[in-house]
Amino acid sequence: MNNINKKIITVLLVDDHPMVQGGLSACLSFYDDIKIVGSTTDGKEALNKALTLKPDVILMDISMPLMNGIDATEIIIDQIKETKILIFSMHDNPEFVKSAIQAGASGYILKDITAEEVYFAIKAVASGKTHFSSSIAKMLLDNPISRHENDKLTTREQVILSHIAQGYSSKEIAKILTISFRTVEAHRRNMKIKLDIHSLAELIRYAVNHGIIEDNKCI
Amino acid sequence: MNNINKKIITVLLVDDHPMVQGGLSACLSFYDDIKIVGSTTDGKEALNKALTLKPDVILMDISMPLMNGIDATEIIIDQIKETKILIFSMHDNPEFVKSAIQAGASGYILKDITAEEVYFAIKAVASGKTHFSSSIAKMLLDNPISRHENDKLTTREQVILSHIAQGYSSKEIAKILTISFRTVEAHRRNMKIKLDIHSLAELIRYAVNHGIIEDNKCI
DNA sequence: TTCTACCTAAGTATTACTACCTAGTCAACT
DNA sequence: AGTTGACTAGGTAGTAATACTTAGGTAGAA
Repeated sequence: MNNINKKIITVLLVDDHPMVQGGLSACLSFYDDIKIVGSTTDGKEALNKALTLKPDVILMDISMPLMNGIDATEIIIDQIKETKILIFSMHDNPEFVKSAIQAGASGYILKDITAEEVYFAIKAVASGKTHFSSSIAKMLLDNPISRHENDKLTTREQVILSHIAQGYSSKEIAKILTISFRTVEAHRRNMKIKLDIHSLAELIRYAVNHGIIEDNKCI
Repeated sequence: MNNINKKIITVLLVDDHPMVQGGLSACLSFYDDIKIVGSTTDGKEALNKALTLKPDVILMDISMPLMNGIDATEIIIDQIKETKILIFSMHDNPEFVKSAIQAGASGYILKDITAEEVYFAIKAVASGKTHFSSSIAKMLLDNPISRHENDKLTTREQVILSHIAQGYSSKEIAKILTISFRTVEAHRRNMKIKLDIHSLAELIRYAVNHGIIEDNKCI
């Protein structure tokens, strides 16, 4: 192969699973136009390393201990415009994908793909293009990012929702937060309207799926 | 090191993420008393491979496409008594851990550990001992497996619950299943009693956490 | 066969939630 | 200075859920 004219792409790995990092390093070592210049296991550290290393591409996991990949992406994109971020996640949850795109990621690939696909995805985003796993692309077609997608819940609403999801009634929440139960009900109503949700069940599931309450808390 | 007296432990990898498999293979290749005799990406295929390869240890993921690691563990343990199963998961959900133990797994380690820890865990379960990641062991202390843990929901109750979790009211469910809404309410009540749950919110979360409804369905 | 589990169903009363409505305060931004 | 968004709070009315109760039918196990 003719690699003489190829510019070497520098890559920073961000993944909290040592196994995944090991696998990626091993798989990408076969390509001589890609150089892994660093790796870290958390979004917070990723930001520091990104600032010093200025990699062409960051291969970023989403679920990480201190700072998640979405938040890290948002901050890094904001501070280093030359760096492209390729999300490397095992989750094909539409919410994650949309958040990643809104945070400024150039691509989103799933962890069940082959090394070749990772390679092509890195090449694509490094050259300024976007790249999504075929299943992700298909999913985005089925779940278009709506106009109100950004209307996330306010801090107060999240507090209310976390209490609701824990099983407290409006009255109990009112007592806990020392506000009127009318206010609690107003928040309930507003959340349902802005999320286009029409039942308590969907609201609870929203809370679980969006990390407003931990999956296995109390159950 | 003196490896002369060491019996070589045969290991079967079961994980639907090629990256994880690659990382494991790479990491475990440094230990000459462990030999990876095969790998597969699904529990169903794992059963077949286990029967032909009869490995000493199966390193098993939980979330897999066709058959999950818990079900696969139960079947394999039942058919091949010599094989020990070490669950290798990224989830520290108490429910998963308990299910794994009840299915007959000899250990449960998290994916965020180092190669050395994986090695020691494999050695431990191969010699007939159990091995759990420290955080898992601690979690088990906090969430003891209760006497009624096996009192799972009946098929009918799961059907009712899945409808509840989708946001249908008792009346709507009654119409869908062509039973009296009184019956639906009776099921609701029975489920809450047997699960020791005191709010609809907890019931929904139980449904989400136990796979009675898919995490991101409709939301 | 008695026992148990499961699915079915209903009465009654209370509490919780939901859908409409209006409206004040406060902080931030144009 | 005016607008907007967030948080607060209340009225009224209807619907849903819950907590107690009892109880019939059916299938499988001890």
